[in-house]
Amino acid sequence: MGTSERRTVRDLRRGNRAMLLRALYFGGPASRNELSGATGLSAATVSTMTADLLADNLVVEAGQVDSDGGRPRVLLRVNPAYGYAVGVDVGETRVSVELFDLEMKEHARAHYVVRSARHDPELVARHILTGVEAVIAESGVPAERVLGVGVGVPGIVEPGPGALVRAKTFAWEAVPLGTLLRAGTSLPLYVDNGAKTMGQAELWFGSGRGTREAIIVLMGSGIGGTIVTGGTIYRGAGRAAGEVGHLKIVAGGRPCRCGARGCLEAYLGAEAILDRAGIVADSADEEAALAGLLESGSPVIRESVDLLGVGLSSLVHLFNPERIVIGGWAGLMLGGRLLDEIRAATAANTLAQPFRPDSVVLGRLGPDAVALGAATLVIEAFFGDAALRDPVPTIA
Amino acid sequence: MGTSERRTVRDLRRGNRAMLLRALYFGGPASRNELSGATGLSAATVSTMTADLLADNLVVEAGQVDSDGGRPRVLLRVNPAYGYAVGVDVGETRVSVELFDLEMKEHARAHYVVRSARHDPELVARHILTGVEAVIAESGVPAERVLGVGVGVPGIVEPGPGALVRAKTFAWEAVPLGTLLRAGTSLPLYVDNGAKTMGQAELWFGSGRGTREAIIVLMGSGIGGTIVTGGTIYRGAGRAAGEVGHLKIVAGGRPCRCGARGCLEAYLGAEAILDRAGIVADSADEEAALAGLLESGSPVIRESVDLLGVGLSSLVHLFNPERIVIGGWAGLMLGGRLLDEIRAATAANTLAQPFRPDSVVLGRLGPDAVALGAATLVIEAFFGDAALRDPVPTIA
DNA sequence: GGGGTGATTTCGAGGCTTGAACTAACATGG
DNA sequence: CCATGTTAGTTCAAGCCTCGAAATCACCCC
Repeated sequence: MGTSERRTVRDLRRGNRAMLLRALYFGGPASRNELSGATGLSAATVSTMTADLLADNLVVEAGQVDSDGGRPRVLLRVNPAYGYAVGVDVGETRVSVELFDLEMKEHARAHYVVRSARHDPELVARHILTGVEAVIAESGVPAERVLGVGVGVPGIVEPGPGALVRAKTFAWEAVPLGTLLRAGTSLPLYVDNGAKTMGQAELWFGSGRGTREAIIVLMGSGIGGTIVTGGTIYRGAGRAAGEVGHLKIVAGGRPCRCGARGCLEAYLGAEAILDRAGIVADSADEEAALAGLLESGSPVIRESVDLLGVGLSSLVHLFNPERIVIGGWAGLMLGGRLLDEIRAATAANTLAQPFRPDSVVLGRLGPDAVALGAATLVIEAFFGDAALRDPVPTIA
Repeated sequence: MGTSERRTVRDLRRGNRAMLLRALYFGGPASRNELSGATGLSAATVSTMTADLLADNLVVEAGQVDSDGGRPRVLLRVNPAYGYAVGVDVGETRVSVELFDLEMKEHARAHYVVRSARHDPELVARHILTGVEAVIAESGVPAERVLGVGVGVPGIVEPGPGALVRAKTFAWEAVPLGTLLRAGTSLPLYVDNGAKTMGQAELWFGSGRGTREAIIVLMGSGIGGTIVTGGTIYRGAGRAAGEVGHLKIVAGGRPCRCGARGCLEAYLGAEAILDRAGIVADSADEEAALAGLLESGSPVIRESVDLLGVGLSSLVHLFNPERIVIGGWAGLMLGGRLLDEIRAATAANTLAQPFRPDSVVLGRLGPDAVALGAATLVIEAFFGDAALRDPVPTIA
């Protein structure tokens, strides 16, 4: 069974190098000394390793800080210009393409409107490919410094290089988005569910920061989620884990667009909430409609909070997370006013033991975080593998 | 932050040694050659490492096998007599203590009846301690060959050396079982939820064997569960993950003994099923009563299958497991006759994509597997740490 | 300018895995 | 019965890696 990692002494270095790089990336600027403490590596090893990283231009100095009495500490940080990542959000109404540096500063963006009736896969792929070229050109970043393209899509993405996408909302049955894109670019590609990319954005830079066991629930028109175990997204056996929207909360309840009944999404997606209140709104007006409903003090809202509590309670009992982040525009709208009520509703359904109400928090990133999160997929892979040697000739 | 594993070159060897040992343990007898293939280690490394393991008496030869033409392969296997593990099942009516060798052959057992009204923690601890001594004495195993004691208890076990146990069924609020036991033995102790120990037994030796992402649902009088991610039990932030019994399936539904409403356990624990059918049975008769109900073709059974399908569907969407194992006496009774119906009910609530009906299977181990599984906790730890150097002087 | 004090670097030691070359242990075929 | 072929397992030098200890650095303070 147990084929794990780290076989040879060289893999050891690769792993330690990646660990150091991550410590530096997430732990802000830090001195060699602090890195030694943070990683558990000896000062000697940190020293030689950072020398390598500096020589590779992957890390740069970032000033220094007095250390009462002794030699000042030299701060190091990941070189944000070492590489760039493109993040793509394939949304219901448009395809957004954005280019970020390693520190997630945005350098360029492009949008392409998609008539929501017609999500022709080839058209979407063309938009993405055009967008990638456009943002690279606009930003003026050298093409060989682009580390890859991350794409967030609705629905489930199957494992494998074809990246088969199944998205009910687009009527995509098995669209080989990976293959379509591969035909037009040689950049590394990372396709994943948009709720997961957004979840990773919250995990890295938002309200999930610093946790290793967390759940991010994204409530928009529908409901998606991200489950974080051991600090990384849990994807299950076929990359389809984390479908929080289809957690059942009422056996035999309201029909869901997935075909089943009683799903969380069938009650608490913005569309479902409005429907339950007897409000008809097309997708452009959903936001205003939901805001109005909130304002009106409708009993549907009270009920929604209770139902959300039921769903979150299930998640708490199954995952015993350190934190639950509620995001997505509808989630933020609901939680913005009713966070305490949501916490209480969750607690009411949960054994006191594993649950602390204040572990439920609101997301901090806006809806644009899908593209941001998609770009983090690129960086995650970069830290994992490419950390050993730089994949492209270093520009001094 | 990225403090992972394997820092020094010695940890590398420790890890590889553990990997090899696990490959040998789970991959049956194997030649050095096969081990090289299975672990990815070079033949040279396997050779020196197995020499060590043989010298430590942790591994023994197990015959040889012709290899058409060449030198015959010498089979190796873990020495079952290298060490022994004690597994304890703290059940509702009795405390069972069993002693196993590394291959999980039982060498001795002892039982202590507990009047179910009175689960005095000190009494339980005394039974356990007496039992440990008794099985060691009875088996004639040298005391220094006993690697530790695993204990499976109902309820939630908090992290930490105190091993605080909260078990509603025993009215244990915060019983420091670890501390109580520590006072009476110096053996390594591993206390965990009984459903989890049983789950690990199914994972290692039962229907979960070979999977890395699995869910084991245990239906007895109540309902427990084990969630397996990456080949090991997922415990969450506070060791309380996997409480499948308190997954909600009916918002605002039947009250559960946990205080909440609509829990899976409030519908599908044997007690709940009988209650829903209007049958009153004390715990000794539950088994017969449920069998009778099954026989009678009661609509409650049909409904139970549907509800189980709803619950399993939630699990599929959240975890996307490779396999779902249904165990526990009630689960086996129900599933024994109605497995196909359970599969169909699950499929009815689940997107076709991530779910294959035949991934739902029945457990293969009886109810005694709690103690067996508790013993595997000891062995798991042994493979992880103690694998580097033998903790006790080797007996040649 | 000298001493004090942490931060970093240098360097030899001890370990690890590996490929390549070797040895062992059988089957076969003449 | 011996030469040959074939596969399994072992030995060994090479190349890396991390670490502790001993410098070396780069400041502050007096």
